[in-house]
Amino acid sequence: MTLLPTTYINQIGQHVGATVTLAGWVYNKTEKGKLVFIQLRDGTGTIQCVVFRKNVSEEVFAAAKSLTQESSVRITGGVRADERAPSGYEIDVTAVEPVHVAEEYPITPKEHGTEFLMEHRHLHVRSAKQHALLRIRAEVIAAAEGFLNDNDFIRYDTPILTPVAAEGTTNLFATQYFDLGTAYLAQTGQLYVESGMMSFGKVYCFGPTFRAEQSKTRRHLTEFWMIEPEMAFADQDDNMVLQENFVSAIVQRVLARRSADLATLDRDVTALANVKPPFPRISYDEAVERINAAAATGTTVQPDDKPLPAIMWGEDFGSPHETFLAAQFDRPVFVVNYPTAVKAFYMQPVDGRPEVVHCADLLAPEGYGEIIGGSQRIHDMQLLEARIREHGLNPEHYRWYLDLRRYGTVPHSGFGMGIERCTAWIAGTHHIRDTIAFPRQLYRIYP
RNA sequence: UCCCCGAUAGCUCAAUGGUAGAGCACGCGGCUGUUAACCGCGGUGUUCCAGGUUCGAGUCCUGGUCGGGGAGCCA
Repeated sequence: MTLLPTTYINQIGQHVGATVTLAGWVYNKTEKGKLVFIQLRDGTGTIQCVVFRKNVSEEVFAAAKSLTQESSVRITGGVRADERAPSGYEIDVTAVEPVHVAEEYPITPKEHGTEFLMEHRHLHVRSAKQHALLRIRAEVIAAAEGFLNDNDFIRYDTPILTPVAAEGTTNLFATQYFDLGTAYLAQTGQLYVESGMMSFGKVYCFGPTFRAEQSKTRRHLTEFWMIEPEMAFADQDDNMVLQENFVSAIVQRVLARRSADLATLDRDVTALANVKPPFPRISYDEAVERINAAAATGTTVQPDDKPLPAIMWGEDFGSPHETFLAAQFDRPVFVVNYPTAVKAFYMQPVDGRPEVVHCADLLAPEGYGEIIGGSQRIHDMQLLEARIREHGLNPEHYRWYLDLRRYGTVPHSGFGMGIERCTAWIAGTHHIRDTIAFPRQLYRIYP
């Protein structure tokens, strides 16, 4: 006994002339007199199933007619190639076994608003474009982990419940942890992953991270997934070489394996084909000069063509600045050596220029913003402890972190890549919320 | 937190301060090639909530709720 189908829709081309049993859901149905057309979806694809009244019993024909949108069903029939079918193949149905005739389905093939779709997100994920996006997301993750595993990185997972704010910058979600006081949901695994780096040399963590910022933009989620490699005996140049190889490998694997999904999304893949090492590198100093030169001539920035604001050296970039900078290159661009004052406490200062640190943000093209932030970490214990104090942080909270510098410290570097931003860029989707099954946003926690 | 915008049928949206509407979805009927099918027939509402102005409010005013877009922050 088995309930499994004899094949899946994405394999249907190998079964032309044979009889198969498929199991799936009714994506759409239309009746035309003595014909019923069923678009059947099984998760791997969609195929047209044709029920001819004359070829089946009255019971089978009635069963076919009874199916509503998203009803679950097992369908048996012969596979044939037919130019009139959307996928080129169709099933000449001989048997229909409804598993469940669905109630009236709220999401129709017509247009819907964002709020309605987000309220029905648990059903929305069945739709073709969401399906393609989530499959690309899965491929991005598989490619990222595959690249790191192939390069001898060990997955080293870090805690989500943490006793203090790791970087002491953003707002965190707090929860009560038994009798031990307040715990916080991790905003990054970086500090912990550094301990694994000292153990294994090359490690990465991958998991959800949480930011309690009241961000309301198409680039932000309060819960998002980040992959954070960390490498011993590596300076910031080594770090950037790793990043450009990493990102290029992800993009090229998605292009190779998910072209059908990219086509479903109408993604222009010509821009992605350029994503190969090396990526351009510009310094923060040069970026400021470029921004101010452009701002002086009244340059405007997509998407709303507002004027590019000028910037003072020492200020962090705003979103329009990043969009402007990224638009000048045909692949992601590193902006390196930001002012020390605007970056986290653990970043290694540049020799002879203590006002800037060894770090880089990787800006994706087409307005998708920063997809990677990375740096060389301070490996000297005295300097690190001084920085912790300068930032108003309690060194006692970082005792274990300082220990890493006490016992065999080495120069090391690492970065974090946001899975959703990377996926949004590669898939070319407007809003980051579509790249995760259940987006958590300022005004959304359901479903 | 700040700025802008919105809320009317299950959905997407109309409606000079004067009878609450359409398309889709859904139901029934028709059609042997539909691709968001088409044709005919069918019913539908706390106009987000609470006040106010007015002979009369979906429409104007005040406050609130919920949501969307952006800023800042960042992945």
